[in-house]
Formats: sequence, structure tokens, C-alpha cells
Amino acid sequence: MAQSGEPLGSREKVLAAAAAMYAEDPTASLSVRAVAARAGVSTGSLRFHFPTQAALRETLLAAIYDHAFPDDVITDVAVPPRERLLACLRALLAPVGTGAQARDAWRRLHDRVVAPEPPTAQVRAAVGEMGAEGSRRVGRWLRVLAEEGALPPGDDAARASFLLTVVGGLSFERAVPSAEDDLLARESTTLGLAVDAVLGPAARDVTAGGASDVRP
Amino acid sequence: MAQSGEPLGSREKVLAAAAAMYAEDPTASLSVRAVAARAGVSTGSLRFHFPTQAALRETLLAAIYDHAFPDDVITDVAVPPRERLLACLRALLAPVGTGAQARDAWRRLHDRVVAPEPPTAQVRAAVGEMGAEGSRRVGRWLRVLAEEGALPPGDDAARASFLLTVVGGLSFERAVPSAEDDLLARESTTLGLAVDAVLGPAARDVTAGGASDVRP
DNA sequence: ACCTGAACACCGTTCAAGT
DNA sequence: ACCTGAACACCGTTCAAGT
Repeated sequence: MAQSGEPLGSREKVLAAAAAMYAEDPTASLSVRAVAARAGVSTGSLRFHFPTQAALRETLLAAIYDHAFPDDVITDVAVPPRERLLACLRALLAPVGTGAQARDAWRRLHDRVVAPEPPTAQVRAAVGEMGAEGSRRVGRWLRVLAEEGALPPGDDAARASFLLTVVGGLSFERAVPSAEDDLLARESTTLGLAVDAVLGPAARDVTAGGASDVRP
Repeated sequence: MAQSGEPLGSREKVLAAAAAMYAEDPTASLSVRAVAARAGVSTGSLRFHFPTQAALRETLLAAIYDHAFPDDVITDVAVPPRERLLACLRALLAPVGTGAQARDAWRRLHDRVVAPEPPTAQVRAAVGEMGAEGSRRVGRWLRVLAEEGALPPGDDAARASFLLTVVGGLSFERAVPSAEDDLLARESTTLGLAVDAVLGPAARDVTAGGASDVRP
């Protein structure tokens, strides 16, 4: 990521503007003109770098999730627990990619997991392992937060299962063609609701707005 | 339906035109001008009867799906709101089936929606409409509960999107050949958490004696 | 190669004006 | 009350023209 050392190229300016607008309001429209104006760039230039609005949104989404968060973000007490859990869930979602990439990932999963009928014991075991690995990771995050007292008492296994289901639902929506338009806003609010369901409503007040740190 | 006959009012002409266009091509755009032209009516007249395009589409789809889905469970005030919303979400999930049946349903969806690359505009639009229909149904349930005062103020569109994502995630897990033993239990707790996230902690259980400040 | 900004073809909504 | 159609403020995309 380029720090503010030298002048940004138009492409970066556009991306930064879009990220800033998204950070300020995840439900903002991110129209060509709005983003171009914010970036101090012409619509034609925006179009040159992003042949379509969908391409811009896709790139932005990728950039946001591309922060390959190391697994120990969860222990960073400088960040509010809510933001930490959100970041971890985003990291879980990141490898899916967006658009065609997400569809490709989904296709592979489909061919391997749901297509074979009847499912072999091998597939069954592999899938079970995948699920267990996910549960382990999410379970660990929850345990860390619980030790801080940031998590109200409750069934953490159920919570982990719940969060994994939400991430699974979102990852499928990544692969669904039409959902790409307002995917950014919807993912943000949905993950927020899911995290609030786990952390309780008290955690929501710590941070305003649904957007986390989207650094230009 | 009827090519011509008794003089229809403008409202009916508009609705008939929209229905015809939708019947001919479910992916058609149904724009103000297109529908108005097809109905032989001015855009102003269309606007008079349908204050917004969303209203027109909503009326049309309500007319189409009304006799198909009577879903009136949500209005049964004898049942606690939480149970009603849960029942509705289960009804949404039901057609997916379980096991091999769920995999079959998922395979069809996959072949039609995520397999074609690049996705056609037709698929894109049809999928968008499907999602919108789901949002509408869930949105209606939330509206009913809101009118009863069982729903804290908030973004109901975001909540509907969230619930649909959860149901989507669960429906996929239905198709995943894993330990189907605790599927029912996991589904139950996950749906419960999702519903609690929407209805607020008040609806969950009366055991919460701690500081549960519901913001005004 | 990169960028500009006008132009095009849409969209939904508003509204003074008619009947 | 119902209807008209122009006008407005958007939208995404295209493109001749500049540097």
C-alpha cells in the first residue's frame, strides 16, 4: 500500500476516494460522478481505469478484504472487540474473492462437495474437517474475547456455528451475479448484525457507523 | 390475459401491461416509459396510480405471488413474535429439503446461476428479482412485527438482507454432506441467534437481569 | 498510455397544465 | 379525480480530442 509519500496516480485516487466514501457511509451510492469528483478526476479517467462501475466496486471490495489479516488481530486490545471480530470474519471471507473469481471458487467447491451423488465417505470427511477447522478458528476468536470479558456468557459453539453460517451465506452471495451491486453495503450491515448478535448490543455503541478502517 | 374487452381503467391497464411484459420476459426492465407505452398511458398517469416504480413492482409481484404464498403465520398474535418469525424463516428454508434432495435443489440453482460464465444479463436480472422477492417477503414479516411493537426501530432492509443471508447459509449447509445429525440443532440455534439479532435481546429470554439498555 | 469533458441514452420523479 | 407530457436531476457508458 502506498503511504502518503508521493502523488497518487489517478487509479489510486479513485480507489482512495471510493474507499473514503464507503468508510463514511457504506450505503453511499458510489456513482461515477460522485467518486470521480471526490477523487478530483474526470469520469473518463475513472472509466479508463475501471471499465465499468461493477469493476470499480469489485476492486474496492477486494482492496478492503485484501488486508490479509493475520490470525492474531483478535488479540489487539487497541482495537474495539467488535472491530476485531469483524476483521477476522472478513479475513475468513476474503479468499472467496468477488465476481468471477468467487464463482470459480464456488464452482470448485460445488463439484467437489455437492455434485457427487451419493457423496463418498472421503468427501464427507473432508467437509467435516473444513467445518471443524472453521469452528476452531472462530471458536478461538470468541474465547479470546470472552477472556477479556467482551463476550456475554453463552453457548460459544452455537455462536461459532452461527457466524460460520453467516459467512457461508455471504460467500455464496459473492458468487451470485446480480448481488454485486450493493454487495458492499449489504455485507457490511449483515456482518455487523451478526457480530452484534454475538457480542450483544453493548458492543455496538463503541464504534459509530458500520464501516471499519478502510485506509486510502 | 384478455387481449381486449371492457374498458380497463388506467391503473388496470398499467398493471396488465406490466404483467404481460413480465410474463413474456421476467427479466424485462419494466421501466416507467416502457410500461406506460405498452399500456397506452402517460408516465404521469402511471405515477398517479403508482407513486413509485417500486410500488408498481410490488403491486405486480404481490398480485402474482398472493395466491401462491398466503403466508399468514406471521399475523397469528396468539404465538410470540419470536416463534412466528422463526416459523416463517423455517418455511423459507423448507423447500430446500434435506440431504440428497437439498443437493439436487442446490445443483439446479448452481447450474442456472453460478455456472454460466460470464453470467448473462438475463440470469443477473432473474436472480436479482428472486432476491428482491425474498426481501419483500421477509420485509413484510418484519413490518407486521414492527406494527405490533415487537421490533425495535432500525434498518429493516438491512435486517431482511441479514436474515436472507442466514437462511441462504443454512440452505447451503443442508446440501453439504456432513454430520447431518446435529444439523437440526445447529439450524435451530443459528436461526434463534439470527432472530434475536433482529428482535433484540428483549424477545429472547426473561433471564437477563443485567444492564440491557435498549437505546431509544 | 493516460486523461478530459461533452454527449448519448437511459432512469425515476416532479409538476404546471389540461379534462 | 384523473391524466398529459415536458422538465429535472440523476445514472452508466461512449468517444473524439487532447497531453
